[in-house]
Amino acid sequence: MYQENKKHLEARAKVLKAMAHPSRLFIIEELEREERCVCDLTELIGADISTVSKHLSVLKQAGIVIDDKRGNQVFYQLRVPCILNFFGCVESVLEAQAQDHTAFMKIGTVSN
Amino acid sequence: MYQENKKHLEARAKVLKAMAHPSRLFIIEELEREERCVCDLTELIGADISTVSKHLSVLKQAGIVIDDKRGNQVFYQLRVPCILNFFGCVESVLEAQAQDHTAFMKIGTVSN
DNA sequence: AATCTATTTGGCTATATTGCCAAGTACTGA
DNA sequence: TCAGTACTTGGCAATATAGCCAAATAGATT
Repeated sequence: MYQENKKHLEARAKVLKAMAHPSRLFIIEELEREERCVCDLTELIGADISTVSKHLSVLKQAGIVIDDKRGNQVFYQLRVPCILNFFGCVESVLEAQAQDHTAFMKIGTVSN
Repeated sequence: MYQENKKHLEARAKVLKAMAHPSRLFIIEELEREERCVCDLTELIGADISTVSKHLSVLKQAGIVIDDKRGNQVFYQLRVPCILNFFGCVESVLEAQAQDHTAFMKIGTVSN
């Protein structure tokens, strides 16, 4: 049941893991808009350029972005167009959490 | 640009990170079908029950599942219905990778 | 109460991730 | 060729994750 799908589950997990970092999510959102060079992303994120470069490398390894060297600069773009739609469900989870949190606070208010 | 969204990006990343493990993806798929107790999932996955319990705890912390204790057992179910649709895009990434791999092998064949 | 089953938690080790700095590579332009 | 810019890679320390075993908790059964 699990062992049979394991390879596929691992492949999926690898993609999700690559996305599971705030800076990398930011990069994905930014690239959804338009391609960007490393220096642009570095400026936007405000970390060391080596850090951003490594994040991009993670995304590239996972097949989420592709790079294109043009002169001095390396431009990254999304490899699949759907990534952003993808977040609808993540948002649902967050909204459900927010509702619970609100409910929790109300209970807290009532019980005091 | 990044700092303003940081909290939200972190929240999203947390959800993705919770999903980014083969056993946890398996659990999510299984719960999409029907609710399951820890012992069922443990049997299906074939790891120590403490390991599975901790995976479930990660999913619960992330707001992806909820638990319901009935008698001796704890039943877990998905908290939001959309999780599985969610994987369409992950699949696209994997397919794109597969295509590249095929292309690479063809190039290899031609060049030899 | 004693025991059994189901689950969680603590503790441990091995391994992976993150982010910085420093050093290396690659292209550009004087 | 030399210097400057853009980027990547190596190396390191801090931190997080994974999975097992052992121990603790909680409900069920006798």
